[in-house]
Amino acid sequence: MSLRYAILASLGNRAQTGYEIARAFDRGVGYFWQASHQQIYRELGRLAEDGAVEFETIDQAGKPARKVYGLTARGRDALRAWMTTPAAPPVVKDELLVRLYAGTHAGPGDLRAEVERHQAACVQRQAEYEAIEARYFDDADKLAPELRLMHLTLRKGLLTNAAALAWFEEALALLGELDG
Amino acid sequence: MSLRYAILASLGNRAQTGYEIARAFDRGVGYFWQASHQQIYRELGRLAEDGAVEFETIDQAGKPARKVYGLTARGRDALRAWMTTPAAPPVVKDELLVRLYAGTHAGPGDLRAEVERHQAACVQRQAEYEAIEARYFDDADKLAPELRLMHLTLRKGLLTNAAALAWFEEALALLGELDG
DNA sequence: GGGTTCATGTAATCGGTTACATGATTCG
DNA sequence: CGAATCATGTAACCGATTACATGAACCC
Repeated sequence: MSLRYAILASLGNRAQTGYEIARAFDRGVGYFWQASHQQIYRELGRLAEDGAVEFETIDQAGKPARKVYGLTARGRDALRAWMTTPAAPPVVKDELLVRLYAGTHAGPGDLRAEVERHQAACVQRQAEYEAIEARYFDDADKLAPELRLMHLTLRKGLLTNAAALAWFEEALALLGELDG
Repeated sequence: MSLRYAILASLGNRAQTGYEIARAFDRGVGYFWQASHQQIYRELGRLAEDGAVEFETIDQAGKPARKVYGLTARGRDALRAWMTTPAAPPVVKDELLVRLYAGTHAGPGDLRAEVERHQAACVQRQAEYEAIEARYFDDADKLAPELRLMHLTLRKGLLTNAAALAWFEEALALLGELDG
C-alpha cells in the first residue's frame, strides 16, 4: 500500500508527470522505495479515479501528451492521515547475501568476482550521493524544513552505503583467505 | 525467483521442515530475505514437484505430521548453477523514510515518536545480533568455511544496523531542532 | 484462562516484474 | 548510425500479503 503514499509524497513537493515520478524513483526516492514506471502509471490511474490526484494534459509535438499530476485536497488529507500510522520495519532483499549464505556450493572465485562487482557499484553510488549532498545540501542548516528532511533521507543512504563499503572489505578479506 | 534459492540454500545446511525454514526466515536468513510461512509452504510444494527437494513424513500425535525436506541431487545442481548467475542489487523498502520525505505533511512530534519506536527496535535487534555473534562466532577464524560465510552475512546485519543507529541520532537531532 | 510454540495448509487479493508497443529528438 | 531520453501505456504473469482454518502442548 505504500507505493500510493510514496507517489503522493513526491507530488506533495511539486506537480509532476508519471515519467518524472519514475525518474525520481530511480534517483532520490529510489533509495528507500523502488518502483517501475508501469507500477507508477497504474497507481496514478487509481489515484486519479479515487480523486486523490488530478492532472492537466499538455500536448506536445511528436511525443505523447504530458500529464502533469498534482495533489487534490483529498490526496493531501489521505497523505496526512497515513503519516501518523505506524511504519512497518524496513524490508531488505539481498540476493548477494543469499549466495554467500549458500557459499560452499560455488567456487570462492565466482563469489569473489560477484562481490567485487557489487562493491564497484556501491562505490559509484556513494560518489553520486556525495555529489548530491555537496551540491544541494552543503549549507544544510539554513534550508527549509522539507529540504532538511530530504537531506535526512539522503544521509541514511550515505551512512548505509558507507557501512556496505566497510563490509565489502571484510567480505573480500574472508573470500581471499578461503580461496587461499 | 530468489525465494526458491534461499530455501534451497537453507536446506543445503541441513534438512528442515517448512516450519523450521519459516523460523529461519524470522531470524538468520531473514536479515537479507523475508518470506512468510505461506510463501514457503507453496514454494516447497513447487520444489518437490520439480524434484529439487524430497521429504520424509514423520507422524506426530496431536500435531500435523512433520514433513522434513532435504535437497536432492537435482536441487543441489540447481542451486550451484544459480550461484554463478549475477546477483541483482539489493532492494530496500523503508516506509519510515517515505514518511520523513513527506515530513511537512505531519506534525514533527508524530514523526519523532515513530522514529524513536524504530530506534528502540533497532537497538534490540542489534543486541540480538551481538549475542548471536558472541555465542556462535566468537573464535571465528577457526570455524568451517560455510560457518564463516554465515558469519559474514551476520556481519552485514551488524554493520548496517550500526549505521542505522548513527542515523537515528542524526534524525532525532534534526526533528528536535525542527520541533523547537 | 490466555498467549506462545509447533505444524500444516487454502483462497482471495494485491503488488511487482517482464514483455510488448510507439515514435520523435538529442547526443556522441 | 545507434543509443539514450522523453513520454505514454497494455497484458500476462508471478510473487507477496492477508485472512481463514485446525488443534494439541506448554508456560504464566
